[in-house]
Amino acid sequence: MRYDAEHRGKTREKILREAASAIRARGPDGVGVAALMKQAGLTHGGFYAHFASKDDLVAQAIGVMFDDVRGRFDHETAERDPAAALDAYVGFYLSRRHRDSRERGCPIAALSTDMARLEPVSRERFGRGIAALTGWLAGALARLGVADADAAASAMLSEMVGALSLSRAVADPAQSDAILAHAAAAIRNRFGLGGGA
Amino acid sequence: MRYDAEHRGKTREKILREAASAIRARGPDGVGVAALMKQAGLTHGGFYAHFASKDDLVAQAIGVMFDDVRGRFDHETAERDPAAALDAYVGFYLSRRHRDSRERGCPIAALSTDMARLEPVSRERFGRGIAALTGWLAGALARLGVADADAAASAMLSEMVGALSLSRAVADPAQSDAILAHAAAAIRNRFGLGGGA
DNA sequence: TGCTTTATATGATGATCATCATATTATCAC
DNA sequence: GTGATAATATGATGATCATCATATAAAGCA
Repeated sequence: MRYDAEHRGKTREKILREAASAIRARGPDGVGVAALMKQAGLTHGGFYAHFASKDDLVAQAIGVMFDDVRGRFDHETAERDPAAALDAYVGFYLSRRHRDSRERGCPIAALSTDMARLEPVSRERFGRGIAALTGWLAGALARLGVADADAAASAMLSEMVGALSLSRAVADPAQSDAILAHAAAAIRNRFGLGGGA
Repeated sequence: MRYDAEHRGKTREKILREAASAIRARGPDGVGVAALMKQAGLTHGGFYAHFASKDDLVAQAIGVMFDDVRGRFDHETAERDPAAALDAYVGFYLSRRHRDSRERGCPIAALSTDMARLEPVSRERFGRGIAALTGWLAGALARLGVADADAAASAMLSEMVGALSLSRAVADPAQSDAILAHAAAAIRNRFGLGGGA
């Protein structure tokens, strides 16, 4: 059936967006092609008209996820001075809301341990995404006057990613909340954010 | 065939140890019962004489992994003063050697994002393991004179786990090394370890 | 109106998965 | 040495998986 010229592209977008959500929620292994296509309102056979393989889909979906990361960073930091921007981003990142919405949240915290088992093409995309976010954080830290902002940003990102991952891993809600709160307090205290000491 | 009384227990141990390695290396979804039993020198059918289900195996294997964590912590910190003990543990945790041996390394960094999708029984075990390691780190920090040692230990563990996970996720070796080095330097600098400033 | 094109659907393939019923056989007790 | 016992093996079940060959049908074009 010959649809208008954009139809194919729109379908592709829809599959990719569903994949970006499903992969973050259930992991690359937890997402089947058939279930994904059904979620997108299609049947499973048409998948290979859009993607060369499931690995290809995963790699491209990771790209989509990091587009969201950029959008979120800009949204939290736009029109704020460096201290307020960092404070807002840390607050967002280490919030219960972020913890409880894996399918829309940061792919770094959602997929870090899965990445080690994925194809190089996906891992390279992931590495570029990490480098980009580190760079934006480093820019804010540099404007704050932090020495060696690149190194500080890398360590800060590790801390935020680790805390969010651990908060999602444990079963006890109180323990989970505490992990987030301790990391947020440590970061704010270190850089004098949010009126902290 | 009726073996001596310990045979069943030994076989069980062997399956569990293989599982603890394979799950850390390939993830819970990446380990099949048949392949695991073959690795242990057995056939797949006998599995259910030892474990109620694969979920049961995973939960018990997580327990085995955390026994290793305790052993490693003791090994690194025994007979050292608090600063040297912490420095040694941070050095071990954020080493390339640790990064490159997922199957024997810390389960927290190997499985954190997988845990969010596992059964509650496994997540509870994981949470207890995290709490235990946090407690040991807090003890060392308290002896160092760090205020609010529990909170500091929790944030420090998040940072180490995040850095190790990210170092394994990226494809570029230089980027991977830098992630480890930045986190190690940040922690050592913060607590005055290893002759750092 | 009818032909061509092509996006999607149908259905099949072979692999792998967890699980379990049943068969085998090695060792211990006698 | 013989028989009972229990640990492991064999083989099957049904589900799900990625992948692909082929069929269908809708929309633009003539």
